[in-house]
Amino acid sequence: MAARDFSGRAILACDSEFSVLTEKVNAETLKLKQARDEFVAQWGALGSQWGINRTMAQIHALLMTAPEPLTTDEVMEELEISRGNAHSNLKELVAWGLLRSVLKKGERREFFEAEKDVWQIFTIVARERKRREIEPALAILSKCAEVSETINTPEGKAFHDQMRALEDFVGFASKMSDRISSLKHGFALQLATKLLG
Amino acid sequence: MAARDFSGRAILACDSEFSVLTEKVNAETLKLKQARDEFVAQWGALGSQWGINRTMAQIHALLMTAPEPLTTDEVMEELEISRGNAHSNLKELVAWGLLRSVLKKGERREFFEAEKDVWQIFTIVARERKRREIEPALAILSKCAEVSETINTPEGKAFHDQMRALEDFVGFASKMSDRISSLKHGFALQLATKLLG
DNA sequence: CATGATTTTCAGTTATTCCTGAAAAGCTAA
DNA sequence: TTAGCTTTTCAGGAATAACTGAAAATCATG
Repeated sequence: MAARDFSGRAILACDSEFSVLTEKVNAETLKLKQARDEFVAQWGALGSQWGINRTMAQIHALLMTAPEPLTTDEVMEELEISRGNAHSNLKELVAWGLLRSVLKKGERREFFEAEKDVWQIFTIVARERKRREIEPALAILSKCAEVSETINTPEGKAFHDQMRALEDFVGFASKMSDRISSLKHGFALQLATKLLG
Repeated sequence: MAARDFSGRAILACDSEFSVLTEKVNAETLKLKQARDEFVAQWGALGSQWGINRTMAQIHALLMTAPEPLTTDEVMEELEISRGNAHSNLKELVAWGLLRSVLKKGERREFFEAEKDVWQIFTIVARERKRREIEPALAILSKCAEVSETINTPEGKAFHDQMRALEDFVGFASKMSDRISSLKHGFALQLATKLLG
């Protein structure tokens, strides 16, 4: 009886302490889960403004804040999306360079992990935007500037000048983008701070 | 007779020269029209990539290369779009600050003219993108960083650190955007060239 | 005020983009 | 080779964004 009492009390005490700890950890885990879900949802909504689709932004947010690489099925479950959707957006993110595919030994499934370094993320997004926004614009402007080179009416000259001005500016922006991206994070920050601080 | 012959020949010669000139001017005018149409069409297609709609980009392109301000009806006719479409996109462009509405005396209709200075266009677009892309992101990141401040699990700390890192970077980008936009064109270019040339 | 010119609104349609779910293809290990 | 697991594809459906056309509102002028 005494033993049982002792044992019982000891166990109870232990349970109790354990329980307090567990509750605390659970409360924090819950809080984290909520914060993370909020981040994923909001980041997804933002994606629309950025011209990338909601799911892609959500997956990126999810993996950027995941302690471990995730499988396609885990992403599907977490975001409640279809396999096809998860698959195509994961591949797209890998194509951008924002995710890497990871293979674990003894595992047949593919895992995905996100690039988490902000400067890396920035340079990747800058590169992609340059490719999709700046370069096509430059091509159009160059062509229009060229074909209007020889037009001698005042309107023609004005048009040509406008095209050249835009071409020069966009070309300049393109070069700047490259140069900045090629810097190391620390150096870029230092440079910018010195310049504009 | 001689007089008539002379007169006739003179007139003919004059007609002929005039005709040659006219043809040349017409040919150039046509070439310009084609170049401009190409620009408008291509710029519109690019608009999609930029997250602004096709029509808005086309109207902007049209007015950026227009020698004179245009009315809503002229825009409708040139782009073959409906009144409602022309109207809402013109207003949107005015709201951005990329177009100004102009009133001509003796005219009841509203005319629109585009901002043509490339540096002005850049700062306007930068300001708008900051408002629509950077500021909402910053709000989300700040909130997520704050609510995760007190979570003591390793995962919680990692999440918090990631949020802070993103917040710092985006906040920094926001400041940079402001500073650069506030520079005069010439100075910005000079600065950039010195830095990275 | 009445008239005609112009701008604004918006319900309904069309176009575009995104997502689902299931089937097909690809892989690996027995 | 086959059985079972995983990835990939894609036709069709759902959601969103953009556009039209016409009616309503606004405004200047006689």
